[in-house]
Amino acid sequence: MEKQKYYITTAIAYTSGKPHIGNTYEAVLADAIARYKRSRGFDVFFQTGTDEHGQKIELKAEEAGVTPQEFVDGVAGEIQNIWDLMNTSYDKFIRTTDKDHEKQVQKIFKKLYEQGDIYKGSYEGLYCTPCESFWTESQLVDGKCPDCGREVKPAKEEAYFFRMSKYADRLIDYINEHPEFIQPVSRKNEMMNNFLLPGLQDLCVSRTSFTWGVPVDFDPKHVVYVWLDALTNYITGIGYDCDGESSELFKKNWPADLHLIGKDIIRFHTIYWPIFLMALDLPLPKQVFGHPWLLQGDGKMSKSKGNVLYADELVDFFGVDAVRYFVLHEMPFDNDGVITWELMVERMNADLANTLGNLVNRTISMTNKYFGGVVTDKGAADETEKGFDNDLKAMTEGLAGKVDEKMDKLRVADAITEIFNLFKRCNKYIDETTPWVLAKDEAKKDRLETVLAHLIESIKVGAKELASFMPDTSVKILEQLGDGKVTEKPEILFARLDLNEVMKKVEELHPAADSADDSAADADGGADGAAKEEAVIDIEAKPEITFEDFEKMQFQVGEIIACEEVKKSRKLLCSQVKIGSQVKQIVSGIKAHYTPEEMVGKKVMVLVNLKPAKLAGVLSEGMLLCAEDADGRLALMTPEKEMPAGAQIS
RNA sequence: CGCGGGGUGGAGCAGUCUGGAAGCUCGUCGGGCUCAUAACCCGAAGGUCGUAGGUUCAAAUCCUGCCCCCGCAACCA
Repeated sequence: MEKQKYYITTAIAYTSGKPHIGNTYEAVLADAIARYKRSRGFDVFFQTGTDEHGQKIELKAEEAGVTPQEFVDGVAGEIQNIWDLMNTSYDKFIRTTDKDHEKQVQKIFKKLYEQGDIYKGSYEGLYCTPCESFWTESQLVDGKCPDCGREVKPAKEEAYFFRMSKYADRLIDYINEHPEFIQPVSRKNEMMNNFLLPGLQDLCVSRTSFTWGVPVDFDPKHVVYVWLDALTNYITGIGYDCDGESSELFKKNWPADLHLIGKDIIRFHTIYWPIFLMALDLPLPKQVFGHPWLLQGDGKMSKSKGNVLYADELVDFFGVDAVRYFVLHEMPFDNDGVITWELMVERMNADLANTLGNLVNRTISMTNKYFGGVVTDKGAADETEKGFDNDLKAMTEGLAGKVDEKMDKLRVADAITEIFNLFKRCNKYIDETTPWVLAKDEAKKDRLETVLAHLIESIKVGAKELASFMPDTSVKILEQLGDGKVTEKPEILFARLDLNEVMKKVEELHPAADSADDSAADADGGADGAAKEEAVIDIEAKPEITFEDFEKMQFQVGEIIACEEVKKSRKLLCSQVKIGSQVKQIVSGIKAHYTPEEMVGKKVMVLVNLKPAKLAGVLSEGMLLCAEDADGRLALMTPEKEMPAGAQIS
């Protein structure tokens, strides 16, 4: 019988920068599912890749002083390296800058245009010129721009749109008839109630405001806007051709069995993508799973705090399989998971070193010690012992079924737990059967051999199931246990780690990383008034500037004569600052650090010739200068001696 | 009233959809064992399930109000 096919994809990663551990999680998760399906006899095709177009990349490339293509080549390579490092077994790595993809996107766009699903229209709305934004009537505040409060005027911008509404009813029916389509199910109602039932807006599918994208070939000032370009990777990557010349690979694999994506883009995958497919007269994917996010532990991740976690860095510390284990096992099914160095070390020690590594090690060690590395099942057991044996046997034989049960529901973490439950049972079995006691009694030799044979057998079964999740470890264990004879000198699979040592090294790597921990530790210490050691702060160096550059900036002393909170804003205070004879309005993100009352009367350092901008709809005509420490605490810069408002600073 | 997630023993989480004796991992304490990576096995302590009401024979679970945290978004100039 021919193997059943299974086509699985991840979302394609956006090439705006190096992917952190959260992005990497998705690739590893998909890989675990792909490997599992292969182990169960499926003919799997696993596709992942990169999304490389868009304005943001255009800008990033400009900042970096390279062409967009050079920029994405670099990042895409970096992403692929990390996927490879994590041992993901993808069959295809697609890039949206691949020529065949781009060509196909153009053809699809044209086809949809010709059949009337895409039409040329325009953003018609009320335009606020300074904000460069369109608003609808209902968004306006008192008939004015909700952002800056200024006048808006009717305006138009040319764009292509996709007629979503045309297919909405068909999609609603499809979702209702296929309850398994959107996973987890809690997301289904969200999509229905928020987007489908109220009525779909037509989707803008082209842009004229930037050029780094797939040009619309019959109207080249437009480029195809993100979703029609990005989502179609799932079909172009396996050889779809909308002129009917699709590849065998496509014919075999489409529709996809599973699109694995982050929960933030469920909407695009369960509404727009199915509708695009309907328009192309293609069947819909069988399932879309919006997985939760993997979050960094202590608060917001930010580069300045140095707490952004990257896969390659984690691998340096823990090894590939430990990182795979962590992200796969620690991720709840429909809640966000957390990753920190501390948690990594804990899991590593408790599960990998203690439960698994030590089990393999002690088993091999005893087999060598008592039998020179070779044991066979002698079937020796008295009544009590049979109880232990049968218990272990039942669990061993039931493992594959249990894993199936969990994996069918995409409960990857639970599947891994099942495997480790067997390993724990093995440890218990050793205590029940006390091989070291048996070894002292020559008459119990057969029993001892039987016990070890059972152990080895059970560990092998567990190791085989582990192959989908920790492929290298699985192989290592099976090699060590050998085929008939265990290895003489077992290599330690996972060494225990000392948390303090790890944190020390992390600190060396990221000098600012631990400020939060330090303050927590200090609070413990109690001595309130004691002078704390100042944390060393190094910030990224900027390029050297000339004196002329410096002279462009005008700094003056300003006196805050009035200050109030910016309502509808969480961070902003709006101050009236007297500078010489004039008064400027300046908005600053310091609400968390100063009250409006505290602000009034302060003499502060002001950058006065900064181009005015609106923040939270309020005009700001300069910038109050602040110092910031590693914890993000702010302090206003004030003159060290009394100075009049307006005094020049140079 | 921007969108969303969350508040369950010291820590991290499951359980909430489909009410019916509060569970897992780590930590702590006590015990066992010594084959092994100070590991393994057993037991114990520790929770008004954020808060105030409501529905019910029965609420962590359903309903309502409130408090607090956290992402994202927008506005950290």
